[in-house]
Amino acid sequence: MTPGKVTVYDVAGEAGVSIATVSRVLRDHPNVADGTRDRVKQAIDALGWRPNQTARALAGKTNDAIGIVFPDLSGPYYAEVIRGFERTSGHRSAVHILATHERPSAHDHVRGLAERVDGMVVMGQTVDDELVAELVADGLPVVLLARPAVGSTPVVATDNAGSARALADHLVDHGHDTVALLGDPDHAPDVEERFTAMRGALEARDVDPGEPILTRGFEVEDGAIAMIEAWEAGRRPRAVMAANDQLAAGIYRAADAIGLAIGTDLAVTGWDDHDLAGLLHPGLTTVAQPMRTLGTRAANAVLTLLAGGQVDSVVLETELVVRDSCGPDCPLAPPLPHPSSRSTTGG
Amino acid sequence: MTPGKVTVYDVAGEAGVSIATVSRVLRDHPNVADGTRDRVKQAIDALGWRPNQTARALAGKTNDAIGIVFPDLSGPYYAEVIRGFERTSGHRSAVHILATHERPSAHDHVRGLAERVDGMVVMGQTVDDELVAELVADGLPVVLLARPAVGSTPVVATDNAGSARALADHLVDHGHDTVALLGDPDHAPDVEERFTAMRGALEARDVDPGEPILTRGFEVEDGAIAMIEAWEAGRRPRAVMAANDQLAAGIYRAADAIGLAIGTDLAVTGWDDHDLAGLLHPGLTTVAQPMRTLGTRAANAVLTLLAGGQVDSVVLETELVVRDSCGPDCPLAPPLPHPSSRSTTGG
DNA sequence: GAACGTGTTGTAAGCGGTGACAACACCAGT
DNA sequence: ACTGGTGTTGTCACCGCTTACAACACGTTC
Repeated sequence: MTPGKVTVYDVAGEAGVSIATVSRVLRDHPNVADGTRDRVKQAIDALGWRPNQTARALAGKTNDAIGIVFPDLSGPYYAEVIRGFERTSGHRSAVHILATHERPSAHDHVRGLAERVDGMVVMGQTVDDELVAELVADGLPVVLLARPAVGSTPVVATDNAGSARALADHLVDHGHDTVALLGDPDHAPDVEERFTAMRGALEARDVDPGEPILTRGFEVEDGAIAMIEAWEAGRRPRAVMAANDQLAAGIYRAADAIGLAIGTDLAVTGWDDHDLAGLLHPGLTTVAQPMRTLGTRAANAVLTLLAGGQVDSVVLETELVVRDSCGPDCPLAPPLPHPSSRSTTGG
Repeated sequence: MTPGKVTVYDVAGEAGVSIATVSRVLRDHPNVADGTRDRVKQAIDALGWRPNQTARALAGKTNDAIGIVFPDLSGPYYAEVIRGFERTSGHRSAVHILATHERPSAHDHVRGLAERVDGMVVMGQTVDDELVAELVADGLPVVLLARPAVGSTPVVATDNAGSARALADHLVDHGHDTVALLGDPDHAPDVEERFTAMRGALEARDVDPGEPILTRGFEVEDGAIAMIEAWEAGRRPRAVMAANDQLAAGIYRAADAIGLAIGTDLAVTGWDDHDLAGLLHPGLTTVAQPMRTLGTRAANAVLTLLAGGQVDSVVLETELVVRDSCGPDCPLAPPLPHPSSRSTTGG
């Protein structure tokens, strides 16, 4: 009745064979007589035996598990990635999710995780390059997600630069010439990439974004606070490019507090196409990333690596989603292939 | 250099002691001479040894890890719970997060997880009572989160009924007499609880909510689709109580498509106080749950259980957050003699 | 000086599996 | 009858650590 206590020995005894044979049946080894196989299977069922994963991991070399390390789990981003990931890998192995939350102990937690999995996906700014390199050196298959390459470790990422430029152009096309960036590029490599591209595109159009308005995190609150503080400190951009939709939503909140109208007094852009982004008022112009695909690709990459295959890095396309937060008159909205309004039934 | 290959034997050799002594030093066993302890510690550092978790788990009985099982990870809910959970437990053990996503293999995944952890938190509709009972019978410390009790397993939950009633009363106080519930009570026990309480409160005020409008999930899209289909099928409530904020946002979308104005033509309530709920137009009246505390409590409960202690179930208070989605004129918003209406705008 | 704690350390038996290797039965070829 | 595969099964040495238990070196005590 207590499955936790049954061992190979019990099963072997029940079936009248040796433990090696039980192990063979378990692992579908070919050289087992049909009759024996049946008897063993019957014994397994009768006793309700499930092999102890820990013992298997110690003896063999497989944990039957894959790890995935995120900086955080909030926002619309991660859940979708995980979904894609699990859909692909979940049937073959367990998936261990770890969120580092910038804890100082992150390093240890990741190392600990590394011991319990056969392969690992490391996303964004979770651990330093050194640790990644160490894990790879130890022979662990590692795939990087939305993070700059480390050595020859494969990377699955989305195109930040392209859409960042498109977003910046969109803003300039609307006539904006005082633009600021809002976010914390130092704690998210993809945000850094976006900011760099935005700055480049803006400067190419003779707009100087100046120093980014720094936030303490990537939540709505963080955006609101940073925005209000900047405003009170005399920083008065007419357009703000936020690092993600939540920060952008924070700007909405700040605008409300300050007494500005989004879309007319203040243009705002986000990033992620949060599920409520289209329901803000006015709708938030942002960039949609194929998050589930990101997860799927990452999972496939690890599985391939596990199977001994070679994996190339990929950059997935992102898509500009134009709504009304940069002004309702959107003169040149369609410079790019995009569905300009996702605000109805979608699809 | 490759830390993965160093074992107790290496350390023992380096320090000139036996592996037992190394193990003793590692586990802070008292009976080790100071000099020996120092030498061993030095050897550990020199070799960069980190004990193999798998071997420890197999030999001893501890995995140094706690598991937490969620139905899903999307929405504002789970990330916060995890944050609270990790803040409390994270320093002592690793945390393995598992999302079941209603996969048929969920059962196996949870069993698998159970083998790799010392204790487990099971949230909502992830696995059936039978499995929970089995795990408990196997001696695994289990804490239930936002889920009905199973045997004497401790439960950490939030008050669904109280705020559900307050929400229903709020709606009736606004003069609404055709109210519908939107969601899928069959796949989330807390939603079922809310719906039951809402129905009770509505009927007590002579309002019949009828059958809930069923959704396929709890995302924005699911709410929009279900709402539009219901409307087209002739179901025309003037007020809808959604199971969570995302479904409520879906109603906003549906209203937009149908041509209804939220707050005047159609009243809407949500649940969760999603971070963007206040930025919808009009602001969404909803219920805030202390999600991080939920995680903290759950973690404390497991840790107590692990330490051999006794844990009582708790029900945390929730808070009505009144905004404008039930009508801007909100006649009796905060001041109402009803039990749970310690309501304000976002606490 | 023999007997006895006390503190410190080593030996070795597991934990529950895996897998190399040996052993064995059985049948074909010679 | 003898040799040589082929297929099937058992034996046993690990995997890296924990933890009785035994062993030993010391003062103490009588």
